[in-house]
Amino acid sequence: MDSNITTEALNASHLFSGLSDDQLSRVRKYSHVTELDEGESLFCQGDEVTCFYLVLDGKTKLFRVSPDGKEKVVDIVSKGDTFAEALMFVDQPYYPVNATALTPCTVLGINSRHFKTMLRDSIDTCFLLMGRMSFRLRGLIQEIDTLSLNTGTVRIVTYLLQHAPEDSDIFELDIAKSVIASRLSVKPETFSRILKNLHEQNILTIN
Amino acid sequence: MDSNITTEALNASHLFSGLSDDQLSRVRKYSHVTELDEGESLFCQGDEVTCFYLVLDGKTKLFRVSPDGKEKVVDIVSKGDTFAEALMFVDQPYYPVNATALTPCTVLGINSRHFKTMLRDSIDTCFLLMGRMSFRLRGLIQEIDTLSLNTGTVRIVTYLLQHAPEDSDIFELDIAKSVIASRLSVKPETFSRILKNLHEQNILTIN
DNA sequence: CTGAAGATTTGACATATATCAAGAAGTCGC
DNA sequence: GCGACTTCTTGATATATGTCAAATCTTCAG
Repeated sequence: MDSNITTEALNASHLFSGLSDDQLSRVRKYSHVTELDEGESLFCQGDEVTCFYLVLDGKTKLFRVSPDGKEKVVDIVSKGDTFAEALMFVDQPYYPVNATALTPCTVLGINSRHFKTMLRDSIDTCFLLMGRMSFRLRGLIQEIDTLSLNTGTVRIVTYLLQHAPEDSDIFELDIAKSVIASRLSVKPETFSRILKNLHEQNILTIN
Repeated sequence: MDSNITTEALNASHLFSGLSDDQLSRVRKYSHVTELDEGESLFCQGDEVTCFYLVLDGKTKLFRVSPDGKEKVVDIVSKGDTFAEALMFVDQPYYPVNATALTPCTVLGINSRHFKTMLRDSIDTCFLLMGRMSFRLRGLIQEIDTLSLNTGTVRIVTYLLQHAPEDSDIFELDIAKSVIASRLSVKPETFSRILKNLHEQNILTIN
């Protein structure tokens, strides 16, 4: 059962599409499924890296905590996303973020060391992985310039548009507002007020 | 002459250290040296990607321009740095930033397509490249959280400390202040004021 | 259904930083 | 060394966003 789910998920994930059956079974061998309750932590900032992860179900937030306790959500990952895979190539492998489940969550942890060894035999997967990292790099650059050149309002509108289903401008908030606020680097109060403004200017409707 | 400089630079750069002599000469074959005057542009945001670059001498700024003309310096690269190498793996390869020389500048442009082809025969170089991307990813995450969790003052102090020579707290500003300000996402006026504050509190001295 | 705990909203206020405008200082060609 | 040009600094003011506190609105266990 478990193994079927894993196989299916691996097949569905772009990153593993270049692997042979043999390699896939090696991946399965060195991976394990973890179930997380809502609010449960998967790893913490500073923990030694052992695995990278593929989300099988649910949502998890990746966030940093500053020395004075402030929290900043860096990303929200959901079904089909992989994360922490870039850390395989870092010399001092410590997770740079915390990972905590936002909903009950199932993740597949794939042993970094074994996967890295296996990568040596799959240049195609290397290329896929580099594609992924490259994509993330571009996203982060985009984010930095959004943070420095745009106001909170623009960030929020952009986020809503990006997360609305195709051809629709209805967006269902399935994540706590405070989490989205942090993701967009605004305080919950400000997030609330901006939404109110947009509503008052008839730019959006709230249910 | 030119060829010697190139060879030397390639050897010095970590990224190319895993290549065989044969591969190195292939890299040389598909690369070319470009000289830039101060203020001259190497490529623009939106240009089609043909090359990635190794800085042989001088400093170049990488920056984004927002629709309303505001400029944000994303990075300042100097001798020994490579940039735009991650774009090799993007499907729609357009430079996401502008590159303009801050000083007279010599760069080596390496043809992305050819290099990518060559990468298929050098898993070691793939690993080095992944290491580099991974490092950059971590840097960008760090930057995002600095932007959202810290004040301008903290960013400036951090920058100064990071750029001071080892074991010394003297920092020579060899770049226009306005450029550093943009790099740190503060306005030049604010940069000036923060420096003044730090000085008045005897935290730093200005020559 | 009720009440307690948490999340969100609202209000009043503080603060960092941007903006606009003007002055000072440094740089460079001649 | 002098004007012209750029860059940097300073001042006055505006604005977005943060902070703190209280008031609502949810959610959900019992």
